[in-house]
Amino acid sequence: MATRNTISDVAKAAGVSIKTVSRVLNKERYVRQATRDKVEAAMAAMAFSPSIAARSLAGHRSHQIALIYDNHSPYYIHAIQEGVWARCRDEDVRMLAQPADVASKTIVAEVGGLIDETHVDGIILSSPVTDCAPVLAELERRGIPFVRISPGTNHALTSSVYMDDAQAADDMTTHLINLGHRVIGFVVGHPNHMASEQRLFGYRRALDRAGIPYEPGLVHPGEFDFASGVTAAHALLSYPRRPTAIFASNDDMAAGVLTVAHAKGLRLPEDLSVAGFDDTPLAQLVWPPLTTIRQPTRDLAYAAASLLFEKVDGVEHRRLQHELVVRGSVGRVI
Amino acid sequence: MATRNTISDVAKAAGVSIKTVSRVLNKERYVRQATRDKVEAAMAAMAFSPSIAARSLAGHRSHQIALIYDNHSPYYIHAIQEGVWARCRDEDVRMLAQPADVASKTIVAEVGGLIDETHVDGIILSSPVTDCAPVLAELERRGIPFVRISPGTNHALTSSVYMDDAQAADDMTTHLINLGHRVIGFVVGHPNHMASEQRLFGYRRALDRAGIPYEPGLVHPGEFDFASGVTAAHALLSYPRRPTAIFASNDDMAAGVLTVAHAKGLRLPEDLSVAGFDDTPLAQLVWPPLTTIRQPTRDLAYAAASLLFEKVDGVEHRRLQHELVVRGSVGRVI
DNA sequence: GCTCTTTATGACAGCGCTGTCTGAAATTGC
DNA sequence: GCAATTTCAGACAGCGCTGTCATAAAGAGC
Repeated sequence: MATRNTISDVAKAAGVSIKTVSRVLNKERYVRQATRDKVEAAMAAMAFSPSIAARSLAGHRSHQIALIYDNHSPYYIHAIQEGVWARCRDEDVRMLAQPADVASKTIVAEVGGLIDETHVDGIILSSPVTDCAPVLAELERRGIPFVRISPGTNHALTSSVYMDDAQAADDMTTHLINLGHRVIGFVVGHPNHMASEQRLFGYRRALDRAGIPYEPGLVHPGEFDFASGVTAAHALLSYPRRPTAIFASNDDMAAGVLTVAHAKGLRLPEDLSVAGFDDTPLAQLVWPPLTTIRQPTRDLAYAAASLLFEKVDGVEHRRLQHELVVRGSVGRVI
Repeated sequence: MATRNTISDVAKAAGVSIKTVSRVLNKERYVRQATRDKVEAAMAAMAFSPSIAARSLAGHRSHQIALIYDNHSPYYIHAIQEGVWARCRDEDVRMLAQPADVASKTIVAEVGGLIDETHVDGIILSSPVTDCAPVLAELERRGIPFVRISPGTNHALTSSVYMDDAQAADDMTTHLINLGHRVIGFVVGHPNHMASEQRLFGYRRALDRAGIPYEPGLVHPGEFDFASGVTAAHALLSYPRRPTAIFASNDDMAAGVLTVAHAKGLRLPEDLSVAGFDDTPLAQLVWPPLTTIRQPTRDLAYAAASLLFEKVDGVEHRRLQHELVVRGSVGRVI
């Protein structure tokens, strides 16, 4: 195993000092183009990659950021990782994907440990860590820049990216109403996620606007997973005023509703319309494919990383657009 | 922003030298228990976490490993990340999750860059990177320890964990045969993955043993994704000798088959049995829930990390057991 | 009691970079 | 044409640890 190449090797090969190599590496000023080219050629020739360890130690940047999440939807996490990753790639920064558990008492220590160990330059928080007050406090105490993806709470001091969950749920509910539905069941999301409330709020707002009275019996709690969709569907479908449509706060729960409907021998969407939320790949893997809200998850993550890198002094809250995706699971009331 | 705590702060607080703190940190010998306790108390009191950067630079360990994958199934990646992560946690080692593209010409440079930049102590490869010869060659050239998860090719020099894909496919095919199926369609997996061949091989072996002639028209290529399942289902269901069962090499493709069957108005499993492979969460999110092969993905990943840490001089190939999971998508031939 | 090992701790260099400072060369102003 | 400025490049310290070596104290053997 050959010893690693260092900037002094590059410097020797290019006939310059190590500091000049460092300047090229960090795209600093005051390097003539010819010198820069020479150095870059030397680096390419020996396939040189600078040690992050040495850079973090010597400088005030580590060229690494962390993405912290605690979300049990693989599709969601995958999209988030993908988006942050793509932006990091552009910036030549490494992304550390870090699962966490908001319910754990040690989460603050873990986040602190992560920062101390890795020297990350910034952090991206995904829901529900976005609303974990102790973590936010710790990050602020340390003065480390961070951006939140789809936070539920407002927070004037740091940037965030988000979509309008309430408006999206309103759009979907309105869509159902426009198709003639008047008895619309709703499956709420996980209580840890602020988006759950927002979506419920949008559902109620659309009902209100249409003059349809809100009926608590048509609203059932859920936890964003398939099983809770199943439970909710059983409850809602045996409710005296049986809904003609069920709007689940995410696709996994909608899939659960679908399964119960199939098991009960209901024809879809003739006997029951089912709407989802998120437009994860799952939406197109079930039958009938889900009418749902496309949440721009990957783009949210990409934008979050952009905000972190732009690191404008000002705080920015960037809203991305959702989209109503019409597929086969929702039909007109007969 | 307070400056970070260092081992000299800990040393000062505990009244020992920095080297002794280092010894405690690395669980080295030759530290009296009383001294060790004192140092650990001091570390806990100031919430000290050692800098990975400094440790990597000074020592010959970085306390980090990388997981390299190029797999487009979020469920699979999620399970793999989870398993490796869990093992790393036990070991106080960080996991760097690194997507890659086996089709890219720069993959070797990227892996090399990863190693040079991060100083990772070892690498875990997931399929299909496991069978990317240039990457394997580069890793060997550098002498960096690595373990492969479900490799398709044998490789005497490095450890791996795997399941018996052929036997699993054989088991499923036999299960179908036992239920009376004689015309069994098969959807092959992505050609990049060696497991695809193995599964096809198992299908053929079971057919052979049962004395059912192999019929190429019943075998359709796929790519491990939903869309290719749809395509394959259309082809197979319009084949003159229409299959009574379709065995797809993974759950995503099986979901595609299910969708086509629903669209054609077939009753499941009365008119058509559908079998999947992997037992991803998706298997239970579709209707009817898939009879499939449980692949112990998370455990494979966990075991891979274990092998890496045990780093016995000898090479070990650890096989984990699959399991036939019977659900509703497969029925007896009527 | 003396050497010989084993155990326990510390001093110090140095890993591969970046930040600061210093100085030389190139460019400008008048 | 000469000082004043701007541009470019190098010397060197030091980031926070670990490895090596030196040294001291405690036990073992005769």
